[in-house]
Amino acid sequence: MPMQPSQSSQSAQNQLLAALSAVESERLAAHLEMVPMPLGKILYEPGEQLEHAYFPTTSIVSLHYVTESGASAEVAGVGHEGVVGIALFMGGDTTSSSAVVQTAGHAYRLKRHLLKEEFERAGPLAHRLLRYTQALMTQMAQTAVCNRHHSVEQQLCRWLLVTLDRIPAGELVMTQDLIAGMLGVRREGITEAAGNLQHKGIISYRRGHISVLKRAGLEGRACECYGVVRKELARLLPANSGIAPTPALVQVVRR
Amino acid sequence: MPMQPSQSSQSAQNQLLAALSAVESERLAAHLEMVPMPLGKILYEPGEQLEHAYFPTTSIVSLHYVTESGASAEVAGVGHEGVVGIALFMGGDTTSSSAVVQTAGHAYRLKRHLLKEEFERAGPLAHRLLRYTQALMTQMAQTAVCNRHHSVEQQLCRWLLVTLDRIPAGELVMTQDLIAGMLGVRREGITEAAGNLQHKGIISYRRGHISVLKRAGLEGRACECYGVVRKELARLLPANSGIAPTPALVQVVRR
DNA sequence: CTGCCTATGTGCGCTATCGAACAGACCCTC
DNA sequence: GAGGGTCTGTTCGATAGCGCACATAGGCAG
Repeated sequence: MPMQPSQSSQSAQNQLLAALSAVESERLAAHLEMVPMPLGKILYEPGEQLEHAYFPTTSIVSLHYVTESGASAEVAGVGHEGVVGIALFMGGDTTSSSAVVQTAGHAYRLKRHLLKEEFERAGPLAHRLLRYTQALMTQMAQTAVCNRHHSVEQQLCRWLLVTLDRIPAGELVMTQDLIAGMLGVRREGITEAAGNLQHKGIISYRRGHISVLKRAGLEGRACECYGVVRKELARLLPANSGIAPTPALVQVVRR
Repeated sequence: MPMQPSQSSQSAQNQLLAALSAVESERLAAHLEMVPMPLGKILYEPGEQLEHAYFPTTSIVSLHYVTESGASAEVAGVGHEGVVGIALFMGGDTTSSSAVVQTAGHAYRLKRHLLKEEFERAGPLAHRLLRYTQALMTQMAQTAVCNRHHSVEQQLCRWLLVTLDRIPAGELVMTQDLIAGMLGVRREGITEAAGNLQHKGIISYRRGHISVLKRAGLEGRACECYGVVRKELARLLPANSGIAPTPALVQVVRR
């Protein structure tokens, strides 16, 4: 199913694709296939050859690593601002982490050799891909710092904020257990922190559905890592290079 | 002081530069300047425009982040296997972390526009730079996981091993306080862990000098992160693509 | 040789997080 | 509308690491 750039709603767009030049769009549009991304779907596992790159629109993908002892931790997340499958153009073809759908939705996917070919043309998309990769590195670096120094509550707030930035709706479909898995902490830790936030009227939830009531409350409790990553992404990939940004995004950037 | 490729000793070489093709070497050699890298020298701070890329030979550079509250954590390290200044060719020109010399030594440095130009040629060096960048991402990802799940002792062992891999000598010039700063833990934590290792005859030290007596002992106590990062580097940048690897390196890779 | 600065060793109490176990509550399915 | 699986809330002791304070000792400068 080819992409139809002009008719897709803003919120269903991927920002890297939305900024394609006319000539790139012409080359790629017919090869971009919109696919559903069901919760929990594994896009690739460590060492496995990637067959496609995925450009999420309404879905969120978690890049994470599972230790020998079974513990896991997210090292970065990818939403409509980016792409899953950087290793394809970086030259490694695979990574030591895995990629799992964290929030169900859709994504455009592109066969690996087509992404490689496009990258080798060294056009505007290639440059955006590199800048995005740098933003992803910032995310990883900040995750490392956050894991070292910040409390579970701070990390939860940060995680909710980045997820909100990637989801149009104000409600997340997400169990505490899954969040705990992402952050690499105990489920009870999330229960406690989330209970706290709910008590203060910042969020509310029912079984697997979290609603953010006061975004500012989260921002006040999150660690600096959230802002660092967000600003770096805005600097590296200004939302206005290609299409008008979504209202939600403008709000995020200006805050 | 231009580089003199044929006369530099193997151990003083940077592996990215050592693999230059004849034509690349001809273009760059005259512009590669060997500079001393004194302990503690700051190569750049967050947001600061990088003026040079640094290719360490005998020095080690730590990429780290300092939080608002003053806590710090290393997100990755760079030795003779890599280059400091990735942001120059990724397109961001700067990063939110800083770079500090962790082990004194030397490095080749290259003006920023020369690195950019070379990268845009999309030759063999550009491809190696991208593959190295992916290895660096693996390092960051693994640091994030390590910070979340592994003990101070495991991290210390890992840190000693990666440092050894970058230093020809078996002795490190390094205080416990500095190590603590890198790992983002208390100095006392390092004192205790190091005391333990010394007690078991694995390392020994005197005021600022650490000698590794039994490398295998460290390997047994380090977490899996060490091996993951080392293997990924070996996969992405095989030591033999360009020149014969240094004897020390072969040993490291084969272990 | 002497003195001082800095690196290392050690001992607290404190807190966040872990690990395990279990009780209650939601909600989907039949 | 009843049942059962899953999600959430709560407790408990155990522990790793923190923050602070201070003692000791190595080694360089004078």
